Amino acid sequence: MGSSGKTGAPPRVRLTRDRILRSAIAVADATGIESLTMRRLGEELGVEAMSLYNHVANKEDLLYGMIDSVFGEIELPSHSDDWKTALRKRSVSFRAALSVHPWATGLKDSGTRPGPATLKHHDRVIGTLRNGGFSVALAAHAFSAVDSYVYGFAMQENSLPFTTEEESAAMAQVFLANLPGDEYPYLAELTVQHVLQPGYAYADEFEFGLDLILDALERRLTGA
Amino acid sequence: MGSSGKTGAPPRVRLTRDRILRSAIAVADATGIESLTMRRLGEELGVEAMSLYNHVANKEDLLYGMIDSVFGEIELPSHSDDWKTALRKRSVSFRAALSVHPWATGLKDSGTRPGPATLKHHDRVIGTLRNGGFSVALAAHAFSAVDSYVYGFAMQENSLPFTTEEESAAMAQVFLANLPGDEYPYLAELTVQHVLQPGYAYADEFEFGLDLILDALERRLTGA
DNA sequence: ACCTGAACACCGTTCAAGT
DNA sequence: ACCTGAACACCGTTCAAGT
Repeated sequence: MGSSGKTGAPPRVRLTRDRILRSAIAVADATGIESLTMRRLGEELGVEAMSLYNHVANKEDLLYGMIDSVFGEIELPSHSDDWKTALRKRSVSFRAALSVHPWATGLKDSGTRPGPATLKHHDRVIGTLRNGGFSVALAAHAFSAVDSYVYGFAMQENSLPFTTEEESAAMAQVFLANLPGDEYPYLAELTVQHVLQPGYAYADEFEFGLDLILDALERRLTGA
Repeated sequence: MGSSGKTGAPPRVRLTRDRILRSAIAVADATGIESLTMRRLGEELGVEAMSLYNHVANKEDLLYGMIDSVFGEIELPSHSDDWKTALRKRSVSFRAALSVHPWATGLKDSGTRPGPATLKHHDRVIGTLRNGGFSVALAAHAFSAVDSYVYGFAMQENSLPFTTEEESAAMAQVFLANLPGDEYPYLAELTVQHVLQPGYAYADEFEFGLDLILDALERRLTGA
């Protein structure tokens, strides 16, 4: 339904802001945000770079749109779960989104110009806390604490130069070999006894910290 | 002591990696990382951009050096404090450093090629935990949790488009005025009842989350 | 050994011109 | 209304040439 038109014409698809955003995200995911240039994006869409400016104010605007789109992918806290379960699920989903779109972590623009998906996301998170019995102030504290953690974890995870367990082990071996062990004894110990253990993956550290914070928030809430 | 030399010669100071790093940090602090170009940095040092390459492999290498320099500014955990006090102090200092050098937060290179100051910092943090009674695994969990939080908080803080309380209030007013309040009721509530209250500063949220995490770690440690 | 000038292959963006 | 070609003012970096 509803595509192309006149016979014989090349199957030129109409350029839209949405198509541009989708394409930009695909490029950034696949080859990194630093390789996302207006010329490259135009190429990807079969169009000159300058045409993009008919749908996007400038590159900054493009990046804002991409970030808001990532927020749209995050699972909203469910109304049927209690606050802790709901917040846990959306935090896991949040981190997963930042893991698929690593470039979204470093872009500091998130706060300055939140898009509709970002606003909806934030509203739902705060609402979940308020309905869970959090005061306005405690909800603000909790929101800040949890999201700082998720953001920071994703950033640290994305800054690691490996993804698979094998790569991780290989890198840790190299790291250890180049490390003056007598100068950094605790770092060496942790690398050998923790990082180099079979089955280690930095990603697994995520849930420890998340549950640490959620449990602590519950204690603050119930005033134990 | 020890400067210039031959009379009549212009007071050309010798270019060194250290002088380059210091100058680069000053530029990035003052006008943002995006305005730090090799040409601009050369200008700052009274030298052509190409001369920099005699002391720095490339721009990436420059950024690595800058980040390691920031780590060097962070107060190391003190040996005479208990683990909690020591870690608290260095975390406050860590955040302060990231606040003075906002560009250091977004640079994902920190993990990939840690410099000597970064390694020393990490070693001392892990050592503090180990000597405080943390197992290797728990030390790793704690390290990840605390630093993710500090990083993420700094990132959120840096992404805010204001710094002073007045600016903050003004921005919040504008934000609120443009916000469809019936669509985002909880966000509106939090803005009015929390953010717009006199004396509010986002930076004050830092210690709530930090103490939340430190307290929770203590509970995990003593097995309560 | 260190610094420079010119050049290369890129950027984001503007603007007049096309359809 | 949308797309384009040429141009502008930038980038990081290489390389041969200077001292």
